[in-house]
Amino acid sequence: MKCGTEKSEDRIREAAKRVFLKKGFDGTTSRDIAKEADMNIALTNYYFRSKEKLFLEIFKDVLEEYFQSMLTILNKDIDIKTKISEIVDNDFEMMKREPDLVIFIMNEMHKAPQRLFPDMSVFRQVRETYLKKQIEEGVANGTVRPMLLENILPLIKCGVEFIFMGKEIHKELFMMNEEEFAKYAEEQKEHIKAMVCNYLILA
Amino acid sequence: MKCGTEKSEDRIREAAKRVFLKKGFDGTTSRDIAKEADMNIALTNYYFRSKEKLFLEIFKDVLEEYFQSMLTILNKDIDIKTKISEIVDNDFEMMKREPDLVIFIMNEMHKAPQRLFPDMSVFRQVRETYLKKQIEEGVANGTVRPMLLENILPLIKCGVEFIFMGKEIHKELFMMNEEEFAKYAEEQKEHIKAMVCNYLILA
DNA sequence: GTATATTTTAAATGATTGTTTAAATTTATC
DNA sequence: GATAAATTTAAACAATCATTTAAAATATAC
Repeated sequence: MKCGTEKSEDRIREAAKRVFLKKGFDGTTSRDIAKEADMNIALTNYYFRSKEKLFLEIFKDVLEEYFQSMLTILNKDIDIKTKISEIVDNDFEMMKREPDLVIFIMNEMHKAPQRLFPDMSVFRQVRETYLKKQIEEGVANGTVRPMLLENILPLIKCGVEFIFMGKEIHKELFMMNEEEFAKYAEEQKEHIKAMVCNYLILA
Repeated sequence: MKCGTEKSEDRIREAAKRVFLKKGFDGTTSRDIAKEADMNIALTNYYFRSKEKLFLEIFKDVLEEYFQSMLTILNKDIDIKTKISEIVDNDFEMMKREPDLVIFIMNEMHKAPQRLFPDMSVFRQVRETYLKKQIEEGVANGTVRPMLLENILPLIKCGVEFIFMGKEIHKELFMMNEEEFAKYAEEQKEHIKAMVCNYLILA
């Protein structure tokens, strides 16, 4: 009844995630997924009804993965400066671990935002984070520049994510090989921390 | 011999650019392009030999378009602070005028960097810009934080390009409609100018 | 104005797409 | 261990893909 079932379903899901992340929805064929999972082509539709349905499931997971670890940090009871540093570090590690994730999310949402459902509770969680309260208190007592969470968060995240999303361009543009880029990215990470803190914290 | 020729070829090129920018290489079919240009499907291959060749031509143009207006500013004889402001403004206008351009470039280079030729003279032009000299002089006399062009340029560009590339995510995440996002982006633009100048210029 | 070269067309090419079918196999239930 | 349910398989489906063909239409050359 359900012995190897979850295994097969999960194998397809994991294979599909790998392929979708690398090639995008349009660049991925059902046969690519079946081959990556080393399973029969018909099983994709047996378990997930269609390529589109499978993609939507995976996209939801990927979007949660993108926000989840950041959320934990945003809610930690540490000072803002440390928090910014941890967010940047976390972003950095994520981009190294999953280099396709952010460009994948942005590209798919850019091409077809309407199909990727708005019932994401993660979005609400990000809006109602403890960092928001910290910022509001900081602004009130004059230690933080008067800004909203939605202005601050992208400033923290854009630096690291931008250079990794555009990794190939930056490598080409500034004539770096793989290890030179790695060193460069580390430098850039520290600049971002310092720059954002400089701007945000009115000490 | 060559009456309506250039017209047809250019019509296809322009149509292809629109479709490729919107749907990406994988998401675009030869029929999409023919339909957009309102021409027979066979003409794409008659003028450009293949979808791939047509794409490569257009990608080269798009990459130049991305760097060209910035290059002009980088070489202007104005002080660094003004220059940063103009780069950010220029980026901002580009993202409004061509919202698909940057995410298109990054996504295509991310998926298949090797096929997109390294003979881009624009890259060299960016590396050898007048701003580089300005920075070196500023660093030497202590008015500019000790950094290289390759560290500074992404800091200037990431802010605006990031929020526009992730426009749909930001709209969803912070519950903004189109006009709220426009206002938000303007705010963000000014924050970026101030933040980068604050960090870079050691007055 | 005829001959030649170029451009455009409709139709077809074979390969690949997502998806379905129905039979074969494995697993669970009694 | 027989029966039923769930899973896996090979094969096929129609649709669409990029590309090619060869004829028709148009422009150019003399």
